[in-house]
Amino acid sequence: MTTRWLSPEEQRAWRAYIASVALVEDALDRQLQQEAGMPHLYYSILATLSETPERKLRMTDLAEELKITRSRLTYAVTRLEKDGLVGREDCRWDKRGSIATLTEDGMRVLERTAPGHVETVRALLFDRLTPEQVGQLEEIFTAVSEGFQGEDARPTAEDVPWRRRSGKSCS
Amino acid sequence: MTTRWLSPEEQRAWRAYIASVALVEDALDRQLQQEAGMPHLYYSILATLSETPERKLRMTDLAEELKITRSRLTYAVTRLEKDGLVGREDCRWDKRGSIATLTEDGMRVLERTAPGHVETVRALLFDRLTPEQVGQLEEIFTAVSEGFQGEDARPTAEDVPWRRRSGKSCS
DNA sequence: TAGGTTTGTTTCAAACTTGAACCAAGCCCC
DNA sequence: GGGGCTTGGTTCAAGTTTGAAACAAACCTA
Repeated sequence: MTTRWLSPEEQRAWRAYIASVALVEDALDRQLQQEAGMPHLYYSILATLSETPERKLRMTDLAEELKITRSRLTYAVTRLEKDGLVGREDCRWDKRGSIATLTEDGMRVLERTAPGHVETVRALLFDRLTPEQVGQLEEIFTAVSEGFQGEDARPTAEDVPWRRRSGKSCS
Repeated sequence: MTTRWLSPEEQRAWRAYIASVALVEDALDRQLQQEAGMPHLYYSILATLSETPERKLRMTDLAEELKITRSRLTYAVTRLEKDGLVGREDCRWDKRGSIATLTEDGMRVLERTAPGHVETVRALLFDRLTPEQVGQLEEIFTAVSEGFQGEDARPTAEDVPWRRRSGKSCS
């Protein structure tokens, strides 16, 4: 089939998107590196753990939630563990499993740096959009994310809150 | 001042955005790694050069266009040079300058892989959006990019097409 | 229940990115 | 016309990411 090139409008949208993503991620990384001594992804790991009832999540679930590879997560958690911000527990029910937990120190770092982070997100993104655009943003990227179902994501939510994927739980 | 936390809607938008960006970039990187043997950024370097009348651009301008650091670009161009896809020329007017040029081989790789790339971009993004949403996407990220003016971007377009920043040209 | 497959996680080497430092080369101005 | 500042680019070390391979435990199934 002959290529369906992007229309001029699509091209403009694509370019604006690509440029913005780069700029926003860089700004976010720099801000968090400054304030929290870690890049955005690492902060997100802490944040994700903190939102869980017990502040723990299995590696695979955490990786899936953050849309990153397990190997990338392993590396990141190892670093955060060295910094004392997260810990690892063995999963009692599935001896293969490893559970990342947010430590008290990790929680403190998060609480200390969250306001600055949110402020940055606002400055970079939300402050520049109208309320309608915020809604549009949500719809657009919800649609985009949904395009990936099956490759990842799976059903979700399970009996044990920090264990969201397959039917089994642990710890 | 007390932190302006994100509203539930803003949070949903932010999360959907973050997740989508990760998924889209990963998919794009994988696709291009497969078809072109290089990650998305490297492909973008070739693409950007190809859109220039003479298929050459000064390093700084290229970096600015792509919103990346000069050092990152230096590394990338060095790799692409090894692969024979881009070359470096000295700038005759400003002896400090270095000009990246797209080679014939580079152009061929681009032409061969562009259709697959565009198809992927469609599959990941545009095929999932309504025409109105494409327009919204453009407006949203144009607004976001504009938030960075002054930190980068500068005036643009100059007398010599592949030299877009300061008043001088070369080669 | 042994053997084979799948799943959860880590490991390893190679590739890439970051930021600070460095080296020229242009510029400015007294 | 010789400092001193700025700009264009590269280099270097440290940190991060990638993808494939390695392992181990769990899960079939004959």
